[in-house]
Amino acid sequence: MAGTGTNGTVTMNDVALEAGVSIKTVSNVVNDYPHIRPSTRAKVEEAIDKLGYRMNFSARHLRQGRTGIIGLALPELSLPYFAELADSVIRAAEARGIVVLIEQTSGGRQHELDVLTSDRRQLTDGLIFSPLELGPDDAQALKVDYPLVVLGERIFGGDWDHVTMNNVDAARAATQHLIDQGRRRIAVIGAHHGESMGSAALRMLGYQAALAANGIPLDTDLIIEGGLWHRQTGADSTAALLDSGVEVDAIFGLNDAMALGALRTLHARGIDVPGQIAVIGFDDIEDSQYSAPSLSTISPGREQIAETAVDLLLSRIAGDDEPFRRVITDYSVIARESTEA
Amino acid sequence: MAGTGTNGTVTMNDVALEAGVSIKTVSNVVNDYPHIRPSTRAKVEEAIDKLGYRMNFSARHLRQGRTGIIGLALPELSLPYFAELADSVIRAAEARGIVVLIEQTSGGRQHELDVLTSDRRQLTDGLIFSPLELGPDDAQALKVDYPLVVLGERIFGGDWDHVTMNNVDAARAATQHLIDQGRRRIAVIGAHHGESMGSAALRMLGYQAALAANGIPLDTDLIIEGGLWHRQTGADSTAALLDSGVEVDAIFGLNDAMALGALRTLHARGIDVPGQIAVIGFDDIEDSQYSAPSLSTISPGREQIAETAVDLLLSRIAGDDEPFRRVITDYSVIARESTEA
DNA sequence: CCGTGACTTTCTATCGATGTAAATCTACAG
DNA sequence: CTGTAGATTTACATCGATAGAAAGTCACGG
Repeated sequence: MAGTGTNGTVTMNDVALEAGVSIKTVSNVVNDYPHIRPSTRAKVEEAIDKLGYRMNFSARHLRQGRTGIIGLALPELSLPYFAELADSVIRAAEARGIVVLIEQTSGGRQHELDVLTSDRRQLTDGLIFSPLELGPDDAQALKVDYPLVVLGERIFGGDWDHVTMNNVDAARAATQHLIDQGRRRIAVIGAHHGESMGSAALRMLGYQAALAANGIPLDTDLIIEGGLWHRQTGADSTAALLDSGVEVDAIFGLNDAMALGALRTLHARGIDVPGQIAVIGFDDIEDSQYSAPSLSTISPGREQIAETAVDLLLSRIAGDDEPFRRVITDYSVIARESTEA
Repeated sequence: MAGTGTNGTVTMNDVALEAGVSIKTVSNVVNDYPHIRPSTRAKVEEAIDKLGYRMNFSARHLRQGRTGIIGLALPELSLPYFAELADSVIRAAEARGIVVLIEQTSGGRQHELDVLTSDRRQLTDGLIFSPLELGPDDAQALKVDYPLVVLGERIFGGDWDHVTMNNVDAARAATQHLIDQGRRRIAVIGAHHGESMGSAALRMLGYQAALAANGIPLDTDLIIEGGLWHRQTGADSTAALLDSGVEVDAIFGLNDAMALGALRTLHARGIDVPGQIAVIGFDDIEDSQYSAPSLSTISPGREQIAETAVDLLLSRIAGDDEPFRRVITDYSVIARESTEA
C-alpha cells in the first residue's frame, strides 16, 4: 500500500514513474495492448506489484462512458424464485466480468415504472427487468434509450428484448400431468381475474387448454383468485376452496410458493397429499424439493433464462443493432411426491 | 433527450449554456448549495428539465473519490437466510441513498478471502461481509484499508466493526424452550466438530449450557455433524439420527434450513411432530411459518442487523475514527407448531 | 549508409463534475 | 456618494484513465 500520490492512493502515474515509462504505456500493459516489449511489460508489472496499484474504475468509466455494471430489477429478494434468479444472473454476469446492482421494486406498479427512469440508470450500462405489475398499457414506458432486457411475459412485442419461458405450454403440461394421474377436479389458485398478459393469465390459458384437450369441463368454482403469489395466499386460497365444499382432487398452484402454502393448509386439515388431493406448483424453487410431501412443479430453466438475458444485454451494450429478439427458454415437468400415482 | 453534446449525452456544460450561467452554478444548484438566488435556481432547473440532464456519476465519483456503492458479500442468495438479509440491507441502504453490490462467495474459504482483495473493492466505498468459512486464522486478512463491517461471530475482536446476535444466549433459549416442553433427549444437527468460533460452535455452547442448567447430561450420540447448513443436510442428519436407534424426543436444527430438512425426514418416516419429536430451528426464515407443521425458531432480528450494519459502515465511510465497535442485536424465541405443548 | 515499414512508446487533449479562491454584486451604514 | 461585509457567481485546476496520433526504434534491403 505504499502510495506515492498525495493521499494514500496509487495511480497509473505513480506506476509510470516507478517503472520509468509513460502513463499510456502503463495503461497499455493493464489493458493487454498487444505491442509491448516483454521487458517493458515486466518492468511495469513489477512496479504495479511493488506499489500495489489498483485501477480507479470511476476514472476509467468516465473516460470510456461505460460502468461495467448492469442493473437487475426484480420484485423482492425474499421471494425465493427471485432470489434464485438473482443468484443465477450474478453468476452469469460474473463469468463475463461484470457486476450486478440489484433493485427491488416491491412497491407496485409505480415503483416498477420508477426503476426505468431512476438516477440509477445513469450508473448502469443496461437493465434486466423482471416486472410483476406492469401491463400492456405501460408499453410506452419501456421504450427507453438504454439497453433493456425484459423477463417474463407481461408485455409482449414491444421494442425491447425479451426472455421468457412458454407459460402457456408449461401450464398445460402441468395440468396434463395431473390429468395423467387420473385427476379430473383440478382447482387453480392464484388466478388474476382482469389480467390478459401476465403469467397468471397465460398459465390459466394453458390450464384451460389441457382441460379442453381432455374433454374435462371448466368449472369456475375451481378457480380461486389470489393477488400476491405468496405462501399465505396459497394457504388462504386453499382454505377457501375447501370451505366452499366443492369437489376437488388436485390443486394447481400458479407458483410454488402458493402450492407450498396449499400443502400447509391441506396438512393442517388432515387431508392426504397426494392420496386425496394432488398438488403441483410452478417455478421449481429449491424449497419444493424439501417440503413434506415434496412438491411436483414446472422447472422454468432459470439458469438458461439468466445466461440468455445477460448475453443479450451485453451484446446490446456492445452495440448490437439487430432487431429486438424474443427468446423462449425450455421448461420441464418435475414429478415429485405431491402428485405421485 | 435533446442533447447538446457531441453524442447524445447532456452534460452540466450544456445545462450551463442553456441557462446562461457557469458550470459551477449548475453544480451548486444540483448539490443544494445554499447561496443561490431563487431566480438563478429556477433558470437552472428549467434548463435541466428542458434538456433532460442526468448526473454522470462516474465523473462525480472520480472527483469525490467515492462511488456511493457499498458491497455486500455473502455465501449465496439461494439460501433463504441470506436472500432475506440482502433484502434488508438493500432496503436500509436505499433509505440512505446508496446502492448495494452483491457478491456471492459460495466457493468456500479461498473465495471468501478473495472477496476482501478483489478489484471490486475499488468500486465500492466499503463492504459488509458475512463470512461462512473464515476462521480465527484469517484475522490478518480482515485487516483491510477500507471500511468493513463483519456480520456473524466467526471472528471476534479484530480491528474491524462487527454486528452479530448473541448466538450462545439464543441457542440456550432455544434449547430451554424444548426443555420447558418436557423434552430431555434433545438432538442437535449441524454441529461442526473442530470449530471454535463459528455459529455452530457458539450455538453448541448455548445448547450445552441449557442442558447443564437443567441437570440434563450431555449425550454425544445426540450430536450430529453436518457441514453445509442446507436442507439436505438436515434431512440426511435426521435420517442418520433415527437409524442410529438412539432415543430422541426433540431436535434442535442449528439453522432453519436444516430443521426444515429434519421435518421432511420425520414426515417421510411417519413420525409425529411435535407428538413424538419436537423440532426447533434458528434464523426465522420466511419458510418456517409455512412448513407443515410450522417451525419454531429463533428470530435473529434481521432488519436490525441490516440497519445497524449499514449505519456503521456509512459512518466509517464518512470518516468516523472511533474505536471499532461490536454491536449485538436482539433475538427472540418464536414458538410455533413444531414445539407445541 | 539511408530509406522503409513494422513495432513501441510518448504526448496531449478529454471524459464530466467539484473544490478553491478570486471576482462580482448587492444592500446598507457612514 | 463611498466603503464594506456578506451573498452570489465564475474561472481554473484537477480527479485518474484512455483515445488518437505523433514520435522513436529497429531490422533489413538497396
